[in-house]
Order: sequence, then C-alpha cells, then structure tokens
Amino acid sequence: MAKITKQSDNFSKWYTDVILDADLADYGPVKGTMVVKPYGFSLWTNIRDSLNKMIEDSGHDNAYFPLFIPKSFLEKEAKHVEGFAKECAVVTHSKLISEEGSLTVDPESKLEEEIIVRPTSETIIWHMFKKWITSYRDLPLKVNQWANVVRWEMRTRLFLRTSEFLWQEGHTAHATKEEAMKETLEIVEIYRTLFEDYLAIPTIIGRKSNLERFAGADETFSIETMMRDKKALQAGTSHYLGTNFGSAFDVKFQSKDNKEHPVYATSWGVSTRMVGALIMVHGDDKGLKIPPKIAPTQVVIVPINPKKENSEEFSSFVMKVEKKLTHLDIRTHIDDLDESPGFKFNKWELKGVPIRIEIGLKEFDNMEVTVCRRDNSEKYQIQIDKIDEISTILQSIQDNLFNDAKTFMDNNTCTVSSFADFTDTLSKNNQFIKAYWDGTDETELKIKEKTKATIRCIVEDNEDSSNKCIFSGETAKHLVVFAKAY
RNA sequence: CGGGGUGUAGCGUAGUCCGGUUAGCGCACCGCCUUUGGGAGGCGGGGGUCGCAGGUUCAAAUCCUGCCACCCCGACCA
Repeated sequence: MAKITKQSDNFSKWYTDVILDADLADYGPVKGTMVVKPYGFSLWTNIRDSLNKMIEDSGHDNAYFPLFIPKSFLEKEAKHVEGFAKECAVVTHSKLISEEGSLTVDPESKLEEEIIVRPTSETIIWHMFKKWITSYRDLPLKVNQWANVVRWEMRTRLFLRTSEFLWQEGHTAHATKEEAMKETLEIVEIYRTLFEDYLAIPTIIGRKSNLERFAGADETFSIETMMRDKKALQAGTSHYLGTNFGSAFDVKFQSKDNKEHPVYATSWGVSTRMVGALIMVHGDDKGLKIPPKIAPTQVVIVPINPKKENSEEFSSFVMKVEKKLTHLDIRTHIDDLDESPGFKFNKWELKGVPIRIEIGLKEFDNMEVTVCRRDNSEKYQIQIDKIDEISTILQSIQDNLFNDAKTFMDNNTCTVSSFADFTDTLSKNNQFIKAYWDGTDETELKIKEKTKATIRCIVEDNEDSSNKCIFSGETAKHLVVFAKAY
C-alpha cells in the first residue's frame, strides 16, 4: 500500500488511488468494466438495503426483468432511441466455433432479431405492463428492480461511469397525470433522505432543462451533489414519463364507467455512482470517510501487545470490548494481523472506518479504551463501563460529515446577475452558480460552449419580469444552478 | 474516428539512440531472526516467451516490416 496522491496535486488520481488502495474495486479485463471487491460491495450492500427498505415501505414491489431486450423494443419510443442508440451492446450471434484452441463467431448462428443488452428497462417493462394492465383495478402498478445495466461509454471511470453498473430502477404506472407526478416527487424525497440521512451528502434538487432531460421523459428531477473539487455529480434521477411509454407500447386501461384511458408513467434510479459521490464528498488526503450508517465496519479494534504480556487476560479484554460493541449493534472488527500499529492506523483511515479503538497494556490496566475519530482525528479514552457512548459518537460522526459537506457546498455556491461575474467566478473558484436563465436551448448551449458549465437543474420558476437572463438579457423563465459536471 | 504517446516480473521502472556477460533496480511476495502506541529493520529467496508475428545478423529487449493492445487530448456521453 503506497501513499495516495494528494487531492490538491491531482484530484482524479487521488480518487483512483483511494478506490484501488482501499480495496473498494479493481479494473476488469474488458475496457470500462469494474470488479467490485468485497469491501466495496459490502458498502454498496448497506446502501442498497437502506434504500430498498424505503422503496418497499412506500408500496413498491421488487421484481426482475430480463437483461436481453429485442432491438425493436428500443425503436418504439422516438426520443428514447435517440438517447441510447449510440451506447448499446448488441448480441448478434449465439455460437462460437472452436478451431485449434481459438474461437471464431459462427456465421450460421446469426440471430433473426438482434438483442440489446439493457441500457435501462423502460421498454421491456412497458412491454410487460401491456399484458398486466387492462383495468383501473390494475393501477397503480409500482415495481422496482435491482439489476445491472450496460452503457457502452467511450470514457469510463471507476464507479462514476463504467460500461456495466449496478443500480435500482423503479417503474410505475398510474391512472392520472397527478398521481404519476406525485409518485415522481415522492421518490425524489426518498432519494433526498437516502443521500442526506444515510450517505451524509447534501443535495440540490430540481428539474432538468430540455437538453439534460432523460430520453423519453416529460420531466426529469435530479439530485445534484458537489464533490470536493467543486464539480457537480448527478447522483440520482426521477422521471415523469407522461404517456410516452404507455402509448408507445399501447397500454390502456378501462375505468369504472367503461371508458378507455391512457396510462401515465414514472421511472427513477440510483446507481453504484453513489459510491463515487460518497468518496468525493467526504474523502481527504488520508483516504475515505464512510458515514457510520452505511460503513461496512463501524469500529475497528487495534490490539497492541507486542511482547504478548498477560496474553490470555489481554485478549479476553479485547474480546470483551468487541462483544459489548456487538451487543450495541455496532459492526466491529478486530485487526489482529501481524502488522505494525502504525501500518494498521493508516490502513483503516484509508478505508474510512469511522472509529478506531486502540487497546494496549495501558488501556488494559486502566480498564479503558482509546478512541480515535476518523472525521476530526480527535483521540481520547473511554472507560470500559461507559463503552455505550460509542453509539453516540457514531451518530455525532454521521452528523458531522453531513454538516461539513453542507458547509462546503454552501460556501462554494453563489448567485450572480451578470455573465461577466459568471465567467469570472467560474475561472477563479469553479463554484456552483445560481443565476437566471431565459429557458432557451440556445442560451444553454452557448453558455456550455463558452464556459463548459451546464445547467444542473432548475430550482425555481421566475414570476418577476424584472429578473433577466444573465446571458441573453431577456426576461428570465427560471432560476437555475450552473456548474461544471462529471 | 483525428492528434500524440506507451508496451520489459503483480505494480513502477533502467537498459533501446550506438546489437555483444546470466536483462538490473524499487515496491509487493516467500522464509528466518530482531521489532511493534503513526506506514519497522537485517539476512536469505522465488518470480521474465522483454506486447505478438516475421525479417536482418555469428548474435536482437535493442535494427527493419507488419499486426495487436492500452493510455492521454479531442469528438461522443452521465
């Protein structure tokens, strides 16, 4: 384990170093693929379980739809095609021929209809919804799936954009527009809770502009987050799909009065990209800082007894501490490997474990433990009979991580009223910028071209005609957040 | 697909220009001993079709030809 690059030297390199050295993930053999290693997967599992509970508690059922989608499905919704056509993995054959140890594709096995590996599942889900929805009694239909999807990206980065990634995608069908919109917004609130209360990541939430909207959606709400390099990361989206997929797949229902009606849809998802956000929001030059609620290990115990004095009594003391913590439902790990204490301290800081407990002969004699916090490096002793204070400390770390990140985002978000101030702020500070916008694609594109900043989301609609677009000077339609984004 | 670059042990590299000992070094790995409260040290050891194929030569990591892979910048994309 070598020293990781400093954030200030090269933020990208720091990011990659942390992931590889903390054992979260490794590169797969096919370009753009990632192996999620046990430590990283355990982190993902904790996030997944927290979110899954909220999804189920709000009336959604989990299901699983196939990885393979007939190519023709993708053609049915015009905008959806455009959005995903250029990044699809396509299955064209079903056989290989083995000749002297080398394999070639058997041209005889060419498929009648080519198969797409799902980049997202709206099409196959709405194909099935057509079979399942005929009556008002079938609505609302609310399903979710945990799955892998494939998007053949040209530039990839661990967790942030990999060719294949894990996510959750929810798909719902509703009788009315109002109900579907309500669902879309309910999900946004679930995501907000996940990000703020579990991942300790502050959010900016709003609608996407026309240009940034999901392919096939009437309205996209996004969860935007600020990384430590002040770039924005879209960390989750919830789409109101209107009747686009319902009509593309010819789904209708009959109401009580025997009339035919269109079906309204939503879809929403968050992915392993969240892990990338977590790393870049909380991490520092020592490595990760994982919020206690989702940390694979919440407390690591490092026993220090080189000369093995009172070996039996000492190790039973260590075990006793572990047992007490486990009883408090704290995920605890004893690091008894044959490495030096200093090495272990650095290793667990790199891995972002919220609390380290050091137990040496001093602590053993005094019936206490030394506690060291990852978030602020505070170090102090706690008597063994007051060990349940650890729970309080974990909560305090959770809060502290959120507050730190919130302060950072607030301190790096500003409001400007002229384009000169806009470019100036970007070049000097690269902040999130709130500004008025006239609502046109043209303005958005020109600003992107000139500054590389994009509209992350619309935070407010503007009613006041004295507010002007910072670029065109026309009456503003919306107050939006601009930023350079991942 | 344009422009640039790189392929030598698990990782990072020296050697390539100017062909010539057994391809060297650091990290990691294995063994023994000493160590252990902020990334321990000593000694010993294992591991290489020098990206692939062909050619030139008494002799190729090194020169020539072809191919392949990967990286960076752009384009594309979240």
